[in-house]
Amino acid sequence: MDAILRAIVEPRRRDILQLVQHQEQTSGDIAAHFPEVTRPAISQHLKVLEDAGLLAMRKEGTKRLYQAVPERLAELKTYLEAFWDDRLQLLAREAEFEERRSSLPDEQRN
Amino acid sequence: MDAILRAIVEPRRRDILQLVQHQEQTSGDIAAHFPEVTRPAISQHLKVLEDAGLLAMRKEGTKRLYQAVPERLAELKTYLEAFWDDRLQLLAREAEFEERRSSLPDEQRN
DNA sequence: CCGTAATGTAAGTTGACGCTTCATTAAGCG
DNA sequence: CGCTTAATGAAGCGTCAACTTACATTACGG
Repeated sequence: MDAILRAIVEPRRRDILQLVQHQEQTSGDIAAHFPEVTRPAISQHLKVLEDAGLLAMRKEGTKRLYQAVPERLAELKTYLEAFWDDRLQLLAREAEFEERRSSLPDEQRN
Repeated sequence: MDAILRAIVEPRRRDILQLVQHQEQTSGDIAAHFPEVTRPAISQHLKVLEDAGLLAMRKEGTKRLYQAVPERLAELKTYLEAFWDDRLQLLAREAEFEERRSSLPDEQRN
């Protein structure tokens, strides 16, 4: 889980993930979208993403095609929701309380 | 947004966030939960979290009380959902593709 | 085979950051 | 005041990770 979080924190890697969301792309295609860094840099990012399970790779001749693995993102989503759920529920409940409080003739607490 | 992501990637800061989710706590109380590091270290984490808007602070005498700001987490949640939404939808669609693909007579390559 | 195209790996540099120790601010209290 | 308690600020250290350049690997095509 920590691997996923660390992977997506790097902005460049989020960009890469976006790129291969809808279609697989070769390493070179991906690198072409980032002229500000060299190809090895992209290669290293791809490795991090693949190790985190966020990217799947398949070879085709000398090319390597990458594509996102949505199941892994779903995992992250589940984790994060567990993380903030009770706090956000509290936020929603407070609004309710506020409402109920003003309409109730009596209020009980605890 | 980047500030939020960077803030929650550090495990210690996630722990701190959990601690002050349901009740505000003093800097000292928080630090007491992490005997493996010194108080200044916790202080620095608190600053990062506060700068990211994830923590609210109020002074009471010489004490400083921190508490989580759920609205900020909600923001992160929204961002991440936009990030993976279409990809997760694709996940559902892929099942369809898989089906259709296996019934295709041929595949073309280059 | 040999060359070339596509990509990954290795080694080294640099900047960011989490941590520590030491110093400083700020509030309460005798 | 001057002491104590609560906490941050500042300087310095070690490690990690993103990047670069240079080299290695792999597969195709004449």
